[in-house]
Amino acid sequence: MKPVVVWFRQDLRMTDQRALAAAVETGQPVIPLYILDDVSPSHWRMGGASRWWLDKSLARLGHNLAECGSRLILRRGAAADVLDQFVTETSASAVFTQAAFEPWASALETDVHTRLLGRGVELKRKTGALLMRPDAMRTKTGGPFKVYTPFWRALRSGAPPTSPLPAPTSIKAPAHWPASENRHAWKLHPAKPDWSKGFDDHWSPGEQGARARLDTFLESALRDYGANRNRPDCPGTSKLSPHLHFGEISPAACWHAAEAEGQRLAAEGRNADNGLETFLKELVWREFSAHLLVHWPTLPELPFKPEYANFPWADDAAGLRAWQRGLTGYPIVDAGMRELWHTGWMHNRVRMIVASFLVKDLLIPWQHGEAWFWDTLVDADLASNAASWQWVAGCGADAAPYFRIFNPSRQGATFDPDGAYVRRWVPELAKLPNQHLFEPWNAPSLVLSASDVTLGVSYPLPVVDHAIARKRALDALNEVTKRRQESAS
DNA sequence: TTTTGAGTTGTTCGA
DNA sequence: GTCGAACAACTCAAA
Repeated sequence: MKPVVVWFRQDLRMTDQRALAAAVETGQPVIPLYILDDVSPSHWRMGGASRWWLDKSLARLGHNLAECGSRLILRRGAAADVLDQFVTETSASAVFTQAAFEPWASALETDVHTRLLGRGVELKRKTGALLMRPDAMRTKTGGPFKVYTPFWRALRSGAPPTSPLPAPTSIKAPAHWPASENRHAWKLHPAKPDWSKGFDDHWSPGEQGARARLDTFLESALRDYGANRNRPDCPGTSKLSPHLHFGEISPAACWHAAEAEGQRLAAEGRNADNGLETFLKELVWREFSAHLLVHWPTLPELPFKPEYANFPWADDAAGLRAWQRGLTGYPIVDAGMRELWHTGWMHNRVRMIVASFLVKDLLIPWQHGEAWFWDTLVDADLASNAASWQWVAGCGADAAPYFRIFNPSRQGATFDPDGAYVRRWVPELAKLPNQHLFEPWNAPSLVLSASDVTLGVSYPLPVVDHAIARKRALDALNEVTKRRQESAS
């Protein structure tokens, strides 16, 4: 009997995996395949932190498949070529995959579909990476959404996401297993320097780790999610983003589990509606970003609002470097950038603060921040990353108003009130009292010396004066407004 | 077709 | 110290 291939991509799970389920359902032998594609043109090559995650996640998936009597075959190369050759090699009669929605991924699917069809083999695309097909969401006039809230309302008032499928209990093996490459030979870990050393302490990539994370979050943090998710000093967020990005858990599974926990809490008389709705909204932000990227494929490269095309950005290599290394002299910014470097992740509130600082205080193009996040985040996601950077920069869909410029000192004091977050990631300031922790340059010299801080030596002086930088940014943004008005009239 | 209400995440200033 | 208003106008989505 001819086998079928399951082409795994950003769906590295067994539960609620519709491509795998459909393949098992054929009754034919199933060959699971993952292709590392670093050669196909015009797609964003996976970043360093993501590759670290991928390595662990593939190991876990291979292990889970083995428990069902199956294997994960690894190949490398241009995905369309590899698949073409693989189908011939295995005499497969069909290829199943879960649809992806990045522009390059959709184009690749079309290419693969055409080429396989030439051999009489069908590519069967299943859904499941998102709650809804991003191209299926339409306003009542038939267009794509450009504002989040109507998108959320439309999704929330529609049918709930389909219930998750169980994992298959056994998977029919082929008579002969095709050869697999060795994962270790792919060298997915960063080298020179290996900055992934600390990642192991923070993450458990793979399906089991994802489910454990979800359960822990629902149990301990769902109820107060609305307020606590803004506190980088508390474990108030779900930290599911990398698991979701790699498809180790489906958004539908998260949605249904959260609703079930909400009902359970309500039955105990502990209302969790606020936390639940906020969490579901965050899942839907992920959908909204995918929706934008499907309809505006240049979102990762070009401003959504065209009048920003000639924004007077600064060419500031030294500023960019200080930002990347967490040496800007603004403690909350530096704490965030160092958390990112050490753990491959940054708290969402702090992402906004550091992004606002790069774009508005330093006037550095948002694409530089986007590129750095792409390389260093374990949850790097093309749609979310692009949409979020554009939102902060003011040039995105439903963008932040131009006058919304984060004050890093104020944000630090508000959302890290005890300074625990800053002290953890910027230990050279640990002895500073709270009142000076977010503005060390304003601390009296006696306080500084008593705290073993020498500004410009043990910790940098601020790279810019926020008050001046703020005025500069407002002026530049006013220019954009003026230009738009001129072109409109 | 026109109208209406509304829009994730903030800061500063002055009373 | 606290609080409300101002910071612009624009465009989207739906009635």
